[in-house]
Amino acid sequence: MELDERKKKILQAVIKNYLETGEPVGSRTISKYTDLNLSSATIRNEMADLEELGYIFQPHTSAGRIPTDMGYRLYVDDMLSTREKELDKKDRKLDDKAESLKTMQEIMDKRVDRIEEVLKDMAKMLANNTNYTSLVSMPQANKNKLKFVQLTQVDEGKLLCTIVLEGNIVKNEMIQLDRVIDQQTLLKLNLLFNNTLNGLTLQEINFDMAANMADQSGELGELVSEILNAIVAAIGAADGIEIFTSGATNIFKYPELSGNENASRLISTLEEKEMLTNLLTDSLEEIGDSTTGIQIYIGEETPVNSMKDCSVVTATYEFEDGVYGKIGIIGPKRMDYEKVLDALKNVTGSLDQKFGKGKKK
Amino acid sequence: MELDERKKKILQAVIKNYLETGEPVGSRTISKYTDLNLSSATIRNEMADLEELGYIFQPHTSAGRIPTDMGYRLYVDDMLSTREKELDKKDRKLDDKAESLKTMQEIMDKRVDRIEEVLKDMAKMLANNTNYTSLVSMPQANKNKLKFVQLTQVDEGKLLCTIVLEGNIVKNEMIQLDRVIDQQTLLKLNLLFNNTLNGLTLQEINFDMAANMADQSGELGELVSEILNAIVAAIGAADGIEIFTSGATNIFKYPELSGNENASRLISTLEEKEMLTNLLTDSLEEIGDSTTGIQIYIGEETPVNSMKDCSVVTATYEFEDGVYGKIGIIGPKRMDYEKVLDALKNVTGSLDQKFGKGKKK
DNA sequence: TGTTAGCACTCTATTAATTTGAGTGCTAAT
DNA sequence: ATTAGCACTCAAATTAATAGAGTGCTAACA
Repeated sequence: MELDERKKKILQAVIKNYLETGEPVGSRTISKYTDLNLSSATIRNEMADLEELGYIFQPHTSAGRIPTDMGYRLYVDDMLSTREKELDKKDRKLDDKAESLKTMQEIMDKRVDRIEEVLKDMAKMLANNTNYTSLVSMPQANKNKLKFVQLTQVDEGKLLCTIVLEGNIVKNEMIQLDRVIDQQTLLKLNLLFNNTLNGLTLQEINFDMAANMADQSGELGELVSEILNAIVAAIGAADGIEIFTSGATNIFKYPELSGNENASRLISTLEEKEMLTNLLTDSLEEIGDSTTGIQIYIGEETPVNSMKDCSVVTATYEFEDGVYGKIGIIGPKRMDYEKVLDALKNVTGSLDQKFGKGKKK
Repeated sequence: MELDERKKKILQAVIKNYLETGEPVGSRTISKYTDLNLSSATIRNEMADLEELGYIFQPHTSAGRIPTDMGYRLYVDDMLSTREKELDKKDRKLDDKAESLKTMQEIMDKRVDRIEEVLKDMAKMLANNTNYTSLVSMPQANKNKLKFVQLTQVDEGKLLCTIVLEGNIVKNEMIQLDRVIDQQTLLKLNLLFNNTLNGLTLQEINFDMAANMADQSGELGELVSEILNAIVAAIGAADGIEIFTSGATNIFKYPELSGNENASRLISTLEEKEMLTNLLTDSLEEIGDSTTGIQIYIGEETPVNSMKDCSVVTATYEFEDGVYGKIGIIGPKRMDYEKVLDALKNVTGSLDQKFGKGKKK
């Protein structure tokens, strides 16, 4: 704790330097690098203190110092708070963002309705701009209200069920029946489902409702519950795990990640998107920076094992009222946090503006 | 050419041994390994010949021999032809396949309608079973007949267009209009599109038709052509590039691939699925083993640059009459071709049986 | 004439020994 | 409290030494 101003400054200098070079930084470097005008010997003493306090460490005797997770944490928190101040003071100047914003806008305009495509492109762009790995989750649809259901018979005994959710997310599910439905019944079913389910979320379509509906529809009871199951499956099923990643191979650019066989484990994780769900849903619950929805995990803090050597920054975007998605960056612990934060704010900003809250302004 | 029996046997032995060990194989090894009862010295002479002929080479003087692409080619072709004979002689014994077939069947049964899921799981299973990288392409839908179109108004001015193709492939496209459509018109449009387009393939829905339809529908002309565009977009657009990969990180298991920075390039390629299209569509045209649709690319033979150090084996599966998809394996040149061929035949067999030609038997 | 034993030679891989240099910790002087 | 100075440490790079696998060639052999 009680870090005096000078120690803070030195720590800051060590970290900044390490972010840039990726090499352990020594006392002489700091002595020149800062405006403190202290000799390397003094810096050495201070660094010894900082090490004892747990903010930095040396990979081996007679090497420079490297920040610990704790050190990074201090640095990042500090950065976040000063950034906030700056933001209060004045709307951030847009000059430096202009270019990437433009690309983003283009991506958005090109294909308005295909959210999936937009998000994929988004991930790609993020990865390219930052040189880290990016990941984006589809907006969680299960908190989304059902807007419209349509049953159509496409083959004998094959029912196509098309579902539209608030936010115009479309789902399809094919239902195999053991009998043919006549037009009359189909019409009735369509009416029934639309009337009953309209405006409900997945959670609200629960077992009680299934029982209820089945009862009310007499002889069709069984059929109704079968279809209801299909609807629930379609909305819920694969949806939670829809995650796109991009730039996985960027990790090869950072020796501390690509060296050991962790690299392979990391990429495996990215392939097995299931693991990533933790990352993105867990953090939905946690508070983080509540105003921006930004979460930073440093090293051991991440819930995913194969990323213990990385830092992960996630942000929330609002797709439609109450429907959130997550977007994140994975990189080495010595990532350029400033840049990453900017990039993420940019993207979420644009997404919000295109789909979510921004529209209403 | 003119490889006498003995040379052939030696070459075979060299390759087999190399496939197993991954190490250059020397004359002494062969002398013991084979039943030729020749001294290492004799083998050496023969190997010198084989090297001159271009079938093997040594990475450096005083190392054993390694097969060249040409060597592999001979080996593989030979294998293919003898396999075929065996197959003619007797239906292959199923004992050794039993287990993997079961898993596959389970995958299939679990989710019959979600082709996408099935294929993804398939790719995953293939990668796990072989320890190589697998890739699967969605069946090409653009040769597929249109079965059913449905237009629905979900918001003011927002039209949801649901399309069902032969084989029950479902597509959705959202159309943004600058005016509201009344029920009457919608009904008319639905009728019109279904009547006109039913049974046509993407190719057949061409410009002429667009003009025709627009003309015939008078004041609705503009609207009709707009919708038609959406339909074409929905069927054609992203569809050609739908490719799933799995087990990308398996390449780290093979030093000859993971060593250099080619590994990273390879994984990049897998990420950028566009490149893969070449691999899978090109080979649709080529003949390959015409009976099984199996294609083997060895090293330099592959059309994808980042795979020049690999071998790629692709197979065709029939999804529905005339609708094909591709499935492939990427591994080191010294992959276990036997195993890979078996695995692929298994999978395509199952797919055919579930969806395609097998059903009719 | 084809095969083989034997030997000199080549080249990689491994291990050991040496050198270099960055950086520290500590002490004594300012 | 700060600093100059010096001895010490350790990783990384360089060089040297050694071992071993495998070849090519020659001369002998059946």
